[in-house]
Amino acid sequence: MRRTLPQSLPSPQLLDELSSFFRLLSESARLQLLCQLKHGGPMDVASLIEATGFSQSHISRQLGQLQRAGLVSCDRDGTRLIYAVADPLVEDLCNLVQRRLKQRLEQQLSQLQAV
Amino acid sequence: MRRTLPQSLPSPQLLDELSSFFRLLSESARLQLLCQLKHGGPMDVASLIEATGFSQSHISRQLGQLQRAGLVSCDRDGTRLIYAVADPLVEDLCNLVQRRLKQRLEQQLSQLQAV
DNA sequence: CTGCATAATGCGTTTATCGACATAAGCCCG
DNA sequence: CGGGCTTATGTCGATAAACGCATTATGCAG
Repeated sequence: MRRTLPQSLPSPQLLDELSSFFRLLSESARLQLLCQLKHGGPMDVASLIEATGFSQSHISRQLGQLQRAGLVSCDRDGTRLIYAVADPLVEDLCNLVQRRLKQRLEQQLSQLQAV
Repeated sequence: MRRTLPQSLPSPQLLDELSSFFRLLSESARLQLLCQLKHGGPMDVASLIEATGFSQSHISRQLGQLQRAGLVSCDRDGTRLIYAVADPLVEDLCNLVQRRLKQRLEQQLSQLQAV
């Protein structure tokens, strides 16, 4: 039988880093860019503009944030920059959360039917 | 050999739900409350005020959000409400991210030493 | 019903971030 | 070097959220 150990509290600094990381994923625009890159493979900014409808400046800023966090990488092709997903973690996190959302809905559904 | 399948793009609705979930964890105050509850077990609001230093109203609001998302639950004890972590997912997510942050720092460190 | 304690909410202030437009900076070709 | 293409950044209005204070709502004892 496995019991949850009384784990120590995270330091304020770790708390900040964790929350900052989650903040990156808290905006659907950034999540959309990541999913788009995951879906279509490495692509340049023009394609991302096409795919998402956001302005060039906005996309550039969001990609900058994701890149500083190491979630995307980019290669030059002449003047164009080709961005790509650089870390599978985001996909894993999304899958975990998605599964959880689904479970929760199913649970609520069965609650309703039980009445 | 395992190749990543070309997965379909998530719907805007799913994107919103995912980002909303991550937004809950994007604030260190909420993360701190969750960690505090995880660490100390179920506790009432007074203890959380004591432990975090936030105002009563603020804590109440944050707990409300977490509860609506199903991340914490609460039981009455007279007039007091005892809150508790209701879903282990948050801890799992934090562990994954923390491990990733650590790996990234180690990588940066070795980069420096390689020069 | 009246206090008394605890938790929730209305409201205001402050801060942060989105997202677009305009502009600058970097790269390539003539 | 100068012009055209692509990306980055300065600036700004709009919006959302944090956080505290004051107030209200809710449950319990007498």
